[in-house]
Amino acid sequence: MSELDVDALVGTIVDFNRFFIRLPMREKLPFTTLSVIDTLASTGRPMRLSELTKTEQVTQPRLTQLIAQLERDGLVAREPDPRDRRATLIQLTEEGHRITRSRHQDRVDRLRPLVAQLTDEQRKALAGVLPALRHLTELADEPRPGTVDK
Amino acid sequence: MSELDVDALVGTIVDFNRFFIRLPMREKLPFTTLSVIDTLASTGRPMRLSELTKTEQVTQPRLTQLIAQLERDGLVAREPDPRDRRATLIQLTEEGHRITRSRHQDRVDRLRPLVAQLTDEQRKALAGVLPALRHLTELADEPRPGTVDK
DNA sequence: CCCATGTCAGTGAGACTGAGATTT
DNA sequence: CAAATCTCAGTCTCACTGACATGG
Repeated sequence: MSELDVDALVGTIVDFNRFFIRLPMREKLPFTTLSVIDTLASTGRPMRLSELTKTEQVTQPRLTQLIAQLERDGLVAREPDPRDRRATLIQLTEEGHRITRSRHQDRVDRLRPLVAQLTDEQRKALAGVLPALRHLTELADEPRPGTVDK
Repeated sequence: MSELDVDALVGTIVDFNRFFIRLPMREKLPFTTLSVIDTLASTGRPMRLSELTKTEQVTQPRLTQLIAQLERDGLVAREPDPRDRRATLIQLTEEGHRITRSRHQDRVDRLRPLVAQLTDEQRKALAGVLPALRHLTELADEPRPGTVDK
């Protein structure tokens, strides 16, 4: 794997993200809030509070009040888990989904004119890298075998 | 530019970033603090507080106390601007640079084993996309002509 | 005198730790 | 009874708005 300089890759991605992260200007919400919404949107299914605790880098009590807030604002809905009455299941409402879509669209709208200024070759390179990025994301999500955590 | 689906590009990058952003576990500091350090590191020159206000998405008073804190912790140094005695110039100390390097290295160390599991073709695609990403970053940094802000 | 640069004071929102309630 | 799931109370830090000092 001598053909890829991971060091340069990380540097380039970090620089790129400095602006990419700040792209969406609509639907401005605190970082953690957005992260929770994003997680719920990306799994696409109802999740327990405790499950969210693993991905969101926040304590359980904080998540409790965060979710309470989101519920008050109508972005998520909660219902007791029928299988385990200790737990509650949390899922995005239509309004929650709308925010996700709106932010996505905002990114697309702002990125498109920049992409238009690239060379054909560079656009082709971007199109060609998507499978690699998806694969990396998969690899990161499933903890690699041989690592028993906890 | 029919060969690139910007919609898919954004979606893939967002998913990828969900894990990439959380990669570094060492040197855990609040988001804004890291952003300031990152900005100082990436420009590489002393900057005014007011200059930082433009990139960091935080108010001026907040930056004042943030910088005061960073100075107290020895991550940045401040000296009066000789050309304008209202302003102070802020730059990273050696310790500040060390944190930047440490976080970078942490990302590299965690990404490398994942990259090793990709196919040769995918690694080649990653290597080949770097120029495009750098170009995009440049385009975003220099506000496009025709846009007069303020 | 006006504008730019930065700080101070007071308040509200974000996040944590430690303890408690309830169900498994 | 022990462990898991969630909530409550108190505290600390993060961040904002509005007013202020000072130099260009």
